[in-house]
Order: sequence, then C-alpha cells, then structure tokens
Amino acid sequence: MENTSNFIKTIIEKDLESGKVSSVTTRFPPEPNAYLHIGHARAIVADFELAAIFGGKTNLRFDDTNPAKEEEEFVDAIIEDLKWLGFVPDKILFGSDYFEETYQLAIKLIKKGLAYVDDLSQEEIREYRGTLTEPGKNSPFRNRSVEENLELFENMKNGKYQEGEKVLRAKIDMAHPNMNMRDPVFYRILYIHHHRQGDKWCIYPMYDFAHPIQDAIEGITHSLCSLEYDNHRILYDWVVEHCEMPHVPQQIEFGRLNITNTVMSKRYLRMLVEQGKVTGYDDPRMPTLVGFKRRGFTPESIKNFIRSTGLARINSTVDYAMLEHFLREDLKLTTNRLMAVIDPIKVVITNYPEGKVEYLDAVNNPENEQFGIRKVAFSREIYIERDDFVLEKPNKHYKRLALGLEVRLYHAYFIKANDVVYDNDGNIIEIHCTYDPLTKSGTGFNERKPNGTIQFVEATTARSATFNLFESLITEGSDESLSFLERINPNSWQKTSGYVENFKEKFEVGDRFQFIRDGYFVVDKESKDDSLVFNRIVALKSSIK
RNA sequence: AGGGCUAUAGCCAAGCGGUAAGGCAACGGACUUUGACUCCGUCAUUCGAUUGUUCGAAUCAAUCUAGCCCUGCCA
Repeated sequence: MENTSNFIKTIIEKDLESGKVSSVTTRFPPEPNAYLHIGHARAIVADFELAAIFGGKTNLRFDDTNPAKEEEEFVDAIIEDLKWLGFVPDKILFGSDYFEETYQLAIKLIKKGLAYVDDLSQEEIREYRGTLTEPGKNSPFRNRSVEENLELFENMKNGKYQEGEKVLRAKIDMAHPNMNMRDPVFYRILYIHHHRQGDKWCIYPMYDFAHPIQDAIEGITHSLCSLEYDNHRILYDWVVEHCEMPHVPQQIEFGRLNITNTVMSKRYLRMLVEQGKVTGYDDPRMPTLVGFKRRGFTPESIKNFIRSTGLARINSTVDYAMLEHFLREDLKLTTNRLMAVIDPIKVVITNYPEGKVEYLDAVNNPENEQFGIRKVAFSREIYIERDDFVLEKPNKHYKRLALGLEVRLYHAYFIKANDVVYDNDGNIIEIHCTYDPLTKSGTGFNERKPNGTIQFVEATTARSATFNLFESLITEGSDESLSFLERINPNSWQKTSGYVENFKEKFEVGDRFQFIRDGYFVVDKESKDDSLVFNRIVALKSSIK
C-alpha cells in the first residue's frame, strides 16, 4: 500500500487536510467463523498499512454478534494468521464486549420513536417487505407506544419469548428504494450459548446495528469494508446519527480480491474440509493463509502481491501467476539452492575410480553471498533427472544429455554419455558416461562448451526424499454447470520419490530451498518412512523446446 | 416505483481537461556453471458504445450497453 496510490489513501489525505479527522484509526473486523484466506489479506493489508502510512492505529475486532456460527477455535486461528503476516493490532477487541452499550442504544431509539418490537413472523416480515420493484407495507405492530415497546423489549431481553416470536426493528421507511431501509431488524432472540458471553444474553444485535456502534465507540475514522456493504452505508450512517454517537466513523467500500481457479467462499472451503477432500484448513492446496503458509509461501510475498494489486471499487480476479511471481522474487534471494532429483536414473562414470567420493565446492546462492558455500559429493555412481537424458539430440534447442553429447554436471565435471543399459522390458535403467577431470568446476576450463548444465545427486550420500507436487485443487477451465465438488481435481496432489543432496543434518519443517531447475520447495511434516518430505511451492519457468 | 455501484490490453492497474505509467502473462534477442536469474526489445493511434461541450476529452455532460450488489431474525 505504501507504493501504490489508491482512492482510499486519497480520501484519508483529504480528511486530514480538511481537518475532518486529526488522526487515523481503522479496524479489521473478521467474524470468527472460518479461517482467514488469501482474499482477506487485501482487507488486512489495507486496514493496517493505510493506517500506518498516516501514523494511525488498527484494531482487530471480532464481529461476534451471531453465536450460532462463531467459535473460539477461529479467533485463535485469526490471531495467529495476523501474527504470521506480521501485523500487530493496537487492540484486540470483541463486538460482544459492547452488548450492554448496544442494548442501551436500542432503548434510546425506542424512546425516540425510531424502533419498535414487531410480532410478525419471519415469513410475514419477508412478505411485508415488498420486492425490488414494489414498496413494502407497514407492520400492524409499527405504531405501538414507546412505553409498550420499552416493556416488550425488556421482556425480550429477559427471555420471556420464544426464538422468532419477536424482533426489534428500526422505524424508517417501508417504501424506501433501498431494501435495507425498510425497517431493518436490529435485534433477534437466540437461545444459544455465546463463546464469550455465555448465556448472559438471549437477544443479539444484527450486523447493521452493531457494526456502526462498535466503530463509533472505538473511534474508528475510516471503516473499510467490501463492496457488498455499499448498500448498507445509508443504514450505517442512520444508526450513527440517530444513536447520537459523539464520534462519526466513515464507511468506505472497496472491491474484493479473487484469484483465478481458486475458490474463496467460506462455505465451499468448509465443505472441502468437512467432506474430507482436503486434510484440513492447513492443507497446502487450500487458499487459506495457513494453507499458503504450509505450502511454503512467505508472508512478505503475500503482502507484496496484495500491494501490487491495489485497491479499487471493483472486484478483481488476479492471475495466480502473479502470486507465484512475488514468491519467486522473495525466495530467490532468501533460499539455498540445492540439487535434487525427483525422477532419478542412475549414471555410472566408468572412468572414475570405484569407492572414491570427492567433495566439491558449491555456492549456496550465487545471488546472495551470505549463504556461503557447501561441499557437494561426487563419485562413480550418481543420479540425474530422467528428463535430462534422451538417446538422440532432438533439436538444436535441446540443452541436456544425449548419447555422444557432453554436458556439465552443475558444480562438478563435464560428462559424456557413451552407452545405456536396458532392463528386460526395454527400459533404460543406467547410463554409462565418462568424465573429464580437466573440466572440474572452478578451474575456469573453457576449451569446450558443454551442451548445457544439468543437476545430479551422488548415489551413496544422497538422502531419500518424497516430493509432493501440487496442482490446482479446482480443475482449470472447468465447466460452470458442474457442481463445486465435481470440479475438484482428484489428481491435485502427486507424490513421487527421489533424492536430495545431503545438505544438512537436520532439515526443519518450513525450510525453503530452490531445487535447481525443479522450482522452490518447502520441508513439510515427517513421512512414515524416514525420507524427507518436500512440498513444491512454485516451479521455475522452464519449458523444454 | 426499483435502487446502488462499476467499466482503461489476456489479467491486475496508474491516470482526475494538455495528447495512454507500471506489474503479471506472452513473444523475440543477449548473457549464463540452473532452459532459472539478469539485461535489451515487442505488446492500447486508444480508454464499454454513441453523441455533445471544448483549441484540446480516458478525464466534463447526455443517452445507451454490459457486469456486480440488494427482497436473512447472516456478516
């Protein structure tokens, strides 16, 4: 946000200049009913960074006015997610902490003749509301006296009625062109245990009543929310005005962020978890923040991605490639570059002495000297990537190994392929090569140019590893007419076994590496056998011509 | 008697009356001990359409078109 100009930043600047506000306070108000996903990151970055630019503060406020959907598990998860992204809230608050004040303000509205208790059923309220093109009609209970409303509302609070029997409504205008103004419900009766309030309350305020009050109480100057609340701003302002809140917050809407081929809806994400399509909210294929974290994304890459997409009054669908770009950009300077062979084939260096293992110097990250150097093992038997060998050079663009061709083994020697060994089914199981000692890495040998550079892993010292290769969970270009679950790609997670060089004694969960030519990987949880488990984060942009 | 919001390249996105930034993707080329990275180059005579105002319009006005949101006792 620092780098990008956007319309909200402009609004804040003007408010500061005109003296409308003297400082900036924002809030990030998630409902604790789900894990945060990448779409939330836009709101988080906007709330925190926009305030920070102007030296302001940001509260984390849980919007917990509906006990039917909210759980403690989610509040802890959300706090963790924010911490992971590196944002520190000025205060951590709960909408439910304001229930008493909210209740008193409802009484105030009743006394002003601006709210009434309605006995209509849910169905009747819907019928009386009218439609998009027809006005609604007044409830027969709309003109109850202030005294009667006061008594009825108190009875509601004291549990004298059943759920659904009565609600408190604002008295505004049943013919208003904006449906939200047709006497919106402000309080409903719910005999449900609240995760923080316990059974203290049996009436709960609706979002439209509670949210502006919470913002006003906290002194929020700019209340950012997504575009669908545009239609609610008129109500938001109505509540602030008629409750006579001393502080007047301002609601500003911006567009949501979507990513191509990525389902973001809480409902669908919950379905994936509940139906066992994924291993949990932190499954690496999930678009949740914990999912991205386990998949190996860095907080910085996600923030840079969000910053680059800007903020506008339009919902946007950004190409997933953009996210990968920012991850590569971050990772290329912050990871060690190791050699790993995902689909191994054995190579025997026939002119190299048996039993000898030598160690060669390798730079850990050529673009960042701080990562130092390591020793890479080399011997008579090594593994290379099966894709890096063909019998005959197919075209002039081919830059790998073929019979009769010489390539450089990265960090080691030139080798030339002379022969292959087949199994009974006619599959190549071994490649026989010779190496040239003069071409040792670091000697500056330049008499000949090899046909490219390939990676390898020394056979006796290599660590066995399991590589998880992810694809989009939702099949690309899927038919919109198919149901959500039918669009899930069943092959979205492929496992394969290979080898990685013995870089260090203990690989930690979360360690990220670039495997030369194969992309960026992160160490995941332990596997059942003792092989290392790596999840691919992003592939390198290589294509074989 | 519907209301509100939005429209700039394949995808994001600047621009706010003075003659279309930037990023992603794509495509050429150079370099290369990663087909990566880096570097160089190409990629909107036109801003949803049509009129109008103006010396001058993506920017202002009118009309039209398309998309999104709104008829929860969800948020």
